[in-house]
Amino acid sequence: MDRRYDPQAIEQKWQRIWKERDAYRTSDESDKPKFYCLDFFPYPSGDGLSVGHCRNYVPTDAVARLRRMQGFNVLHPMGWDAFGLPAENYAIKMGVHPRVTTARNIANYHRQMDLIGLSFDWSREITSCFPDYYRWTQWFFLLLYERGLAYRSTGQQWWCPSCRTILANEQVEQGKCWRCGSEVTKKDLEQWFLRITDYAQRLLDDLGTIDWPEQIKLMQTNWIGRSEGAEVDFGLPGREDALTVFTTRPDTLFGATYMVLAPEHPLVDELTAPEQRAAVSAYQDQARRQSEIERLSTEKEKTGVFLGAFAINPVNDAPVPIWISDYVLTGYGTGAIMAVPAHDERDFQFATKFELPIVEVIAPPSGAQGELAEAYSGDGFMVNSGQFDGLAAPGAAFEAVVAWLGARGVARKKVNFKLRDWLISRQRYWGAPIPIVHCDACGPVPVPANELPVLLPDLEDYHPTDDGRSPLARDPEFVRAACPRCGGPGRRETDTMDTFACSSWYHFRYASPRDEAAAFDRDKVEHWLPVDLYVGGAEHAVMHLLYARFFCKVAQDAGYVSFGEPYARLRNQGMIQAEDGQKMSKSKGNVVTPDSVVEQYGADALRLYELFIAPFEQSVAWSDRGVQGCLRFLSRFWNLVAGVVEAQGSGAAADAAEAEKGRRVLRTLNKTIRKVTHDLEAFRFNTAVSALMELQNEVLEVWAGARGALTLAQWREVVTDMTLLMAPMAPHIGEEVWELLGHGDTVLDAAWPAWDEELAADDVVTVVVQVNGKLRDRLEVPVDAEKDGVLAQARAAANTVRFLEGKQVVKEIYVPGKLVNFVVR
RNA sequence: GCCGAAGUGGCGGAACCGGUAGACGCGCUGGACUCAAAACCCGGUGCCCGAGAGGGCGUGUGGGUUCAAAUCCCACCUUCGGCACCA
Repeated sequence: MDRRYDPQAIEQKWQRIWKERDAYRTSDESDKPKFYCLDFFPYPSGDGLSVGHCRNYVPTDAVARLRRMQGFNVLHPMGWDAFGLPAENYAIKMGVHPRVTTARNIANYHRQMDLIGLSFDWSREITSCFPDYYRWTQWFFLLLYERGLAYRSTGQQWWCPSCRTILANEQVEQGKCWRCGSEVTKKDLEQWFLRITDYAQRLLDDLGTIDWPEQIKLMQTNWIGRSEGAEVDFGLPGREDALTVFTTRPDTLFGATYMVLAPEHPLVDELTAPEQRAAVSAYQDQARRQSEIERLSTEKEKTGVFLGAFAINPVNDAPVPIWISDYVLTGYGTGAIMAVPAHDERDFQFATKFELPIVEVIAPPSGAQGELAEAYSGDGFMVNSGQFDGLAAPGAAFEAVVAWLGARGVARKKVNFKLRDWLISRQRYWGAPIPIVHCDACGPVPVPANELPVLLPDLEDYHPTDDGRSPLARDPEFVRAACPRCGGPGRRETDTMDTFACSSWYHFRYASPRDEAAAFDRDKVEHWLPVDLYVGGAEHAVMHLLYARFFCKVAQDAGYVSFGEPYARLRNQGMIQAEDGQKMSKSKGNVVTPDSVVEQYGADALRLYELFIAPFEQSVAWSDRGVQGCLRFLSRFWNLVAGVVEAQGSGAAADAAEAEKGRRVLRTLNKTIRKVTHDLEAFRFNTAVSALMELQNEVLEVWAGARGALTLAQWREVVTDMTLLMAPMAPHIGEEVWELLGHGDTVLDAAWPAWDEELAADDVVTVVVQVNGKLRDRLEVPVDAEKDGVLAQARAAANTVRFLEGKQVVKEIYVPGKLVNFVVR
């Protein structure tokens, strides 16, 4: 065989063969247990894949291949999250229709994925911007609509002036658009929402049932933001209604010395006294104009205006002044708060600035403070609270106050969530049209399921506008539609759906990707789902990963699926930075592509390095040198195989020393099989690779220096097992070597090697000898050595003796197989 | 500000349950090969002292628990990620 390892030739050969044999086609009919291994639905960017993306795909591919060798029927599909702003923006920049650029980008992604040897079943490829896919995205919208989970609402919404569309809450990060980083503003528009808040509690509870990174679960928990408190009604003199507030600390009610409404609160106009009207209006205007960044800043000083009105504190009938301030948010709770400056930092700041009274009602365990220098929000007991004085707060005090007010009907326990409904309308062209017709007579009417898809028209001018109207509104052909209910004239909804709608159900579609009768085949979904392993970046923690869970629960409630969580096990890969430690980006010109790495080092070296570079979840800087090291490792493997394949005879008879070396090789081999198996299953790819390297180093040493240690047949077995261990990670060389060794036609379905615990067991172990915890000597002893013998040997060891001399041993620690520690005085 | 994760050689990292710190790889370095270079092969490589045997120090900082701490506890520093007036 060729002595020189030529990765490119081998890789092209096997990629061709795999394609010819359709080697990665997954059958739905199989007696084997199933394994569904899924990568995050990628958006096919015009820049193509970088080695950073490979950090996602290579490890999942290794697991998919491992599972296949372990006898699983593996579903490992790929498809494209092809709708959306980036695709559209890219198309606008290039001056080419997104339909065209998307197809081009997909072809490039597909080519690159093949180039690095990913084992996708391309017969199941799905593309979210194709009508045969978005037809079912629209179907899902109708399902939500029928179940009362999709509704229209008007109000101030996040608007990105650069992307020229409305955004959902999750898609605004620190007052900026998550896509483009522009500062967002607010716009008054009627928009479609999905009622994800109905599922807040279940989304929270079911986090306990899934194997996801704690980090992600915590982020979702915080995002959902459950908080337990009470609603309390403050009376309004001369009015029938009351001012209701939400508080988590009803035990501080006696310290509520004023109230604050959000500037947008509906009662502001009615309550404002004539002499304050001018000041209040001015403040409302200013709050509306203010940029979100300014308004959200926690550093800025508190502002506000007194309405000139009072409410009645239900615990003591005291009149409390009502203010408005932008530190109270309109969208949370009731949009109004009772302010307890003594025990809330924000209220304290506000009260200090406007010289409002600060009354201590919770004393710290050490006793009441009287004058407060800052708000006290810790535990304690009630003071200045009438009959409640002395009660432990918040615990008992919370319950007592709510029960007391509850009996009078002016308070009730209440749970609030920070989670808001999901705003899915987008005023952009490149998305799935929302399947609704607005009829003058009937109002919004869903398009019947059998009339789907509502096709996205092939517009020539798809530029967005900043008036908040979708480009689709400019196409009269599209807009004109008969009402599905009464047949009268209607207007088609012109907003498109947030692309996160497409990616909220795609994992179902892979089970029956060509189904023309339904979004998915129920039996096939029940067979394949939930996804056994789901891998992608952590940046989708509160977007995609929350939405997809929501869709799954809706499908469950509607009886379409039996399970409520789509992804049983989730892992997040770390990012790869450029060699200089900076983020890889086209503008910085530091992007490393798989194309260039494959050309220089080969796909298998790239794959191995992707696995070896660092712990899977950890971010790390790229290093071309590192790939070279992996190539070196593969070349040495190639040489070893060549040597073994070409060796003649049955192998020399071993002498005793050689025989021991042979036993050692077999022991390391079995240990390595065990370690690589466990490491791959536990996502410890880096140590799996290093274990293989260690094994190879030892095998090479013995092969070169003491070939007679094993018979030629045994050497072939060793190399065969090494090939099997390597195959999931470096499949091309795996196949080639498999063939060279004369095994069956493909390593893909070869059985993953088993280890022999007896062969893996050590017969001699190193026991270290310490004196007062300091290492002084090492002993080689049989694993089953008796304690007394080891201690005696330890005491007599040459270097130990020097440190024991003239000292009294007060204690002897013995850890079998590990260490001896003499404590001396 | 709040929540979370992490700090180990020149670099990426290993050490799974408190028991040999630095596996494996990169880099560096000495040698072999070569007319020479690259590649490949052999050796060395935490820091300090020592010819060596060996010794001292060493896992962000300071303390503590323990026969024994990278690992457990307390306080602090730094970096990264998330949230950000959610009452």
